[in-house]
Amino acid sequence: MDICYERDAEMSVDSDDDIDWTRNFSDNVRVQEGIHPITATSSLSKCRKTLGTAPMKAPSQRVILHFDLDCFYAQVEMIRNPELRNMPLGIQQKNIIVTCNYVARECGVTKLMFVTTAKERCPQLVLVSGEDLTHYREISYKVTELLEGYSPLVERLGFDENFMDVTDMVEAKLRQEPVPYDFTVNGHIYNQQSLDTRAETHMRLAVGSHIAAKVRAALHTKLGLTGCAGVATNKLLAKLVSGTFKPNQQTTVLPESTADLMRSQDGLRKVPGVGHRTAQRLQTLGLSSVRDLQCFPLTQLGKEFGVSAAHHLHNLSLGIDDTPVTPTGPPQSLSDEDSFKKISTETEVLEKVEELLTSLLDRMHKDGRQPGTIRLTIRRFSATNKWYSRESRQCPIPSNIGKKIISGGQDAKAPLVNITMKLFHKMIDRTKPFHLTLINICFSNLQARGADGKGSISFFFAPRSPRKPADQEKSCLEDTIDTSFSDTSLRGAELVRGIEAAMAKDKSQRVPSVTCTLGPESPPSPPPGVDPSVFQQLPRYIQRELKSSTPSSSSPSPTGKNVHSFTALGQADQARSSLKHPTTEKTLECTLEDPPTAPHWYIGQSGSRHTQPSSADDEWDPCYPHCSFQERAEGKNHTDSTSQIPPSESVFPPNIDPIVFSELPAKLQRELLSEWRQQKPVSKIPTTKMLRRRPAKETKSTTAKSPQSNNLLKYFKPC
DNA sequence: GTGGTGTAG
DNA sequence: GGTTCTACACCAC
Repeated sequence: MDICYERDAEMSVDSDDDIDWTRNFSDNVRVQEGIHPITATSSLSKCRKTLGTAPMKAPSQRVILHFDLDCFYAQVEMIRNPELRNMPLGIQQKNIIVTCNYVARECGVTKLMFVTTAKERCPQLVLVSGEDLTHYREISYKVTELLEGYSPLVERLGFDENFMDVTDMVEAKLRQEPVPYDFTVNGHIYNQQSLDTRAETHMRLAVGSHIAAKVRAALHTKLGLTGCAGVATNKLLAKLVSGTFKPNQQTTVLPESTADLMRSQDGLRKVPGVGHRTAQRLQTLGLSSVRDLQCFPLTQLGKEFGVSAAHHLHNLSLGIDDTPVTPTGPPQSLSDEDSFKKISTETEVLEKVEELLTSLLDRMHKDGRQPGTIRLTIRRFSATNKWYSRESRQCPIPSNIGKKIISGGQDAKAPLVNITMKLFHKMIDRTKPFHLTLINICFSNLQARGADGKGSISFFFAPRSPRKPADQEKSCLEDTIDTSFSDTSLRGAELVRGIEAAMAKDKSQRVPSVTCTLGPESPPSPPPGVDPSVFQQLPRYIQRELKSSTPSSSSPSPTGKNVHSFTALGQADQARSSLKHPTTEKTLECTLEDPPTAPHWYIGQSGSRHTQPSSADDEWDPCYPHCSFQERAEGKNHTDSTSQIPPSESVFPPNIDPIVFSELPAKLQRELLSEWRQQKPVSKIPTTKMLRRRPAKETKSTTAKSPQSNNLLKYFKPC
């Protein structure tokens, strides 16, 4: 048996069924490991002492979790073939072991070890090829989606790590039980530091640790995966602390241990954000440890890196990280690559390009979005200076080819091979010898589109959207340009993104209120006319939304009893709340608990729906500032709202309000559904794609809040 | 938008 | 000499 699972049995992870948030936390702990009772300490004085000369910062009130799956690729392979659990297993890509299970690690195999070395150390090592990432990618997104069932603020970091901001969940819990008479941290506390009852941050982190345990338990029961978690007040600390105890354990770092955690890092390279290059540059300044960097004069650091980067680095060394957890959404690019010893003929390049495009087109078709750009990257080996260099060339994909890509099949392959080879010739002079060691093809600028062109949502808006000159869409291959398609319409996905960006902006200006349900809850039954199998696959809060949106369901809460509402509205929200729609006002509910018998607590945004847009909302979409959605919609077509989409067809992304959706014209509903279906199974929150490109300051303000308000109609308004 | 670079797992 | 296969951010242009 894999050691991951053996350790799992020892851990104090609460199962899905045995956390009762209405009782004190110690009742939920079954194993003593890592459970620290309250002791009275002076947190402030200890903090000052621990941090030494480091400038004191007000401790962040955020609660951030970091999840890191144990030897992810190996776990996936062991799930696919359980016999591998007892064997030393290595995942091989070319001549490298990219990861291995813990049985192999006990034999001395490590990550990124050469296969030859690994075989020497562990002759019985079983190797599985991990060059095809399909399965890992699929499971990876399932993990992220599972996490998104708890909080919308989930940020992916590679295939096997996720950040999660659970601040709102923690606050909901503390509103429910403001002063737990007893509380503990689930799992380890970094440095074995004691909890302080008087320190609010301790209390928040303790609650966060129970959420982390809950999520890890769900990962195990639902996906069969184990992993570590870190609990801290920011992403940097959460990530650094999560690996303190491996595998399959979790650690919480309290603010007073920040300096210790940072200084315990084995070199600056261990600090996230300090890569190989930066570490080299720091080394030239004589800085090799975190402590070196902490003590180095900021002005001198600024001379090497510039003021902004110097501040950033200095903050990192102190464990300060204000970056928000930014929901990742679907990938912004899809790429496929292969490395090799040597490719030096055009025929070989052509074969490799065809091979890469074949798999990439398949992925692109499954993704459903249409790529607007193709990029070819090569790694060239220069014999003269014995150095590898990466180069790339990219160009737009003509619309007719793009449409072929999403329509499936391999029709697009030939013209794309043609384009790719043109890009290749931009970099490589075929009259001279060349030596390539890598080829990468990347589709980017991905645009979701309606199921068909004529019925696309762009139908509503085409006459009013700004026209794009045909020559802006020229490709490097003039003969493949599709001039018959004028790309002037507002694409459906852009509409959705625009709406969601506007939602995010609106939400960022709102103070959430919290509703806590204290009693046990049964899983909602599907509303009349809804396919139970489809209904059961929906996230619980969407199930509730669907239930509550049907006329037969009039209960204000899932249970209809034991509901305690906490209205924490700010003035702006109070003002908005007076504008609420009298009959449809609701609180969007997000639950931590999954089992039917468990108690629930919900995080919602009372007052966020059916309100009149504020003046600030009028600037909602930087991409389409000239015209509102309503103007476009009304100007083109307002189909009757009586023929609605049957509920059984309504599979909404988690950030779409079913009630609002139901109020849209049927045609618009179908368009949106078509868009969302095309984006499955990677159903994330496209909102952030736009936000992430903004300056960090804006990003923080627009993404820090929970994207749970989904009133589409309010964004259909005049300019 | 393009191309190079750096960072991450 | 770096090592694989992605994916993303940032910056100069």
